[in-house]
Amino acid sequence: MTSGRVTIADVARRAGVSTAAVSKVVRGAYGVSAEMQAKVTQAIDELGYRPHAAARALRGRTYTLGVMLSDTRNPFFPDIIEGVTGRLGDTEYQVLLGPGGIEPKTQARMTDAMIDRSMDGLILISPVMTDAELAAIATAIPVVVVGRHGGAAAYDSVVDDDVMGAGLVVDHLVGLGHTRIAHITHLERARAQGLPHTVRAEGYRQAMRAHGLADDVLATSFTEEGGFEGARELLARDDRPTAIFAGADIAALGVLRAADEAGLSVPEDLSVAGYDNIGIASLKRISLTSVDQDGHVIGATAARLLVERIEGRSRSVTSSVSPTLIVRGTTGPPRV
Amino acid sequence: MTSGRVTIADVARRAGVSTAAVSKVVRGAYGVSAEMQAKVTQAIDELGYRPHAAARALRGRTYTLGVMLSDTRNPFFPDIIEGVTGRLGDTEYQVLLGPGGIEPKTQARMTDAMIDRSMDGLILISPVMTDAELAAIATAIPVVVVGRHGGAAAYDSVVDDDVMGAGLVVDHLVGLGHTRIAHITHLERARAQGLPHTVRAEGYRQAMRAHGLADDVLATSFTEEGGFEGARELLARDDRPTAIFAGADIAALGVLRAADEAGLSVPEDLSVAGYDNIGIASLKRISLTSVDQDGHVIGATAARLLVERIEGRSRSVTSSVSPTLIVRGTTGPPRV
DNA sequence: GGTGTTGTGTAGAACGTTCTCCATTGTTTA
DNA sequence: TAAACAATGGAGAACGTTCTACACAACACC
Repeated sequence: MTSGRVTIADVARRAGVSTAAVSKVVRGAYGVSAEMQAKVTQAIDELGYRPHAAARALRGRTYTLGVMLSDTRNPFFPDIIEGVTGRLGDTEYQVLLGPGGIEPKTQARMTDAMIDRSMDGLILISPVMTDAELAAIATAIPVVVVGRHGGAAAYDSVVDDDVMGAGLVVDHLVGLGHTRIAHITHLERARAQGLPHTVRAEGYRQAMRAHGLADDVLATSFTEEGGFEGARELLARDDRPTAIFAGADIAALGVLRAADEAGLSVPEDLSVAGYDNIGIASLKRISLTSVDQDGHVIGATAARLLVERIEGRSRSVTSSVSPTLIVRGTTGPPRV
Repeated sequence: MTSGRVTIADVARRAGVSTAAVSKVVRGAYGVSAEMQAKVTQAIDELGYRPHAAARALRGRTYTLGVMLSDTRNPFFPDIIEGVTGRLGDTEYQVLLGPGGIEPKTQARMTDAMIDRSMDGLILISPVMTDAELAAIATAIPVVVVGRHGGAAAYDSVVDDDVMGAGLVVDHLVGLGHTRIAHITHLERARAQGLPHTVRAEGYRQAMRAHGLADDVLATSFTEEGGFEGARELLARDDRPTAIFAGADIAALGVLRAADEAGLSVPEDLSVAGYDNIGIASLKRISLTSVDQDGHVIGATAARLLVERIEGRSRSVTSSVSPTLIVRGTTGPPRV
């Protein structure tokens, strides 16, 4: 009525009760009669009262969960975020995203900022930090880490089973009759452990070994250009591979271009598979065979674990989400 | 030293001064001697003190700016966000993103949540709300709206000049010798005003008229399928167009597929242009001519306007960012 | 020596909640 | 009938800042 925001005191005055009583009603706490409940609820509606989050934060909960994004361009962030918000949609938690950038320093700044704003918990997506830094954050606030293999005791982890995903691709290609299957991976630069591309490469090696085949890993980068260069090198060899498994779809697109330029038809002369199942992989003009990590499930799982931890669980949990292979037009039997 | 977080009182005790003095130093306020400055700074460093944002919020500023995202999948969000964070990188403002979803209701819930968390200002990206709702939000908090044409007095606006962008495409195609140029737009459903696709279609009509050509607008949807269906219909006509300008790249990809299936080669039989310059448009296999709206500039401008408004400007500003045409392989002279 | 003026520091009241007692009822139980 | 107990509402102290007053010194001026 007067000037700015309507506070709990305004509601209390309107309903003719104490602020403490209003607080109880708002929080659904014990010790409120039905009559009181009704009076207060009505006053709240009439005044359009909304609790001030900062004031709450000063006492305890803030009902805000932070999600730190390392690389906003990462194509399956939207899925993960949908999974998180979907899971939390009917609770009173709100999700805010923090663009952390790809630098360890900016990511640290962002997590600090989120802690300063007294969020109740944090989901870190593919954070680029040392294990020690992660552990330090996790002592200050409940944390769930997504996309880093080899979790620690201080926080929960949700990972895509990249070993399995790579295995699915190799099994598929071997099943089609391929024996010379090459893998393009990302050149390791950061010191961080357990990054997905490393694990995918390892999964590829394991699967090839299991089939009694020789592995062939080339490290360029997960870009269209990286895929292109890698494929050009592989295709120039005498015993060129009949199938190339790129560790990321974006690189697989480069492989497809290299095949085009080399005059090889896909999948007759060369089978190509990627990883991540990005949106355009399903476009009919591309139709790329790829591994889909269910972002919704990953996000929803992370949200569930985080809430559990906020509400008291202290034992650390690691959840592994199984990927699925989406077979499309870029893989087929090798020409004999 | 004791248990939890280190507060301003801890610092004051350590430095042997009052909390008010520490507060002054932290805020860089007037009335601090060099000696005091040094003492306090040292104490802060020793204790690793960080101001508690919620406590600050209770008094005034929170140094947090919110960006409400309508559709996380929108391909140029990353650019806009980079623009915003880049501009704000050396200030003490922090940016948090709120996934608002595509429903008016969820977007309203998110903006409310951001206001509850007493953010200093809001950037709304392509919000789907009525003008009245927008105006209501803008009275509660400084607001900059991105991507809605026809701004209001209560808030600032940043828009891509979609009329100009559509004009660039038409001029380019006419310059190549095309006269039968069709446009695929998005079927209007929401009641919101001034959405980009409407303005692009209008810009297309204006430009065609300026060249003395008849316009030809088909409304499907901004999806790959929408572009495909639209193109199929257009290409089935007797006097089929020699060029199709899709209002969004994703639809242009569908147009390309339709051309493929119709056995038409691009750009000889059909020129295709899109809008947004999404990442894959530049892939050599696609090489789509498209209109680039500089997301960095849009984001940076929005951030600048918001800070200005927070710091006192009350006059409303609308900033129009000029797009550029990126000519690639899908447009060329028509076959005569 | 009074009266300003300036520069520096502090006391203490907000800000809007939550939450731990405590007071007041009304109801059982001995 | 007294004593114990349960159910409900309220007082008031936090929570960690900011910021308006004000105090106190040192110094300049008349």
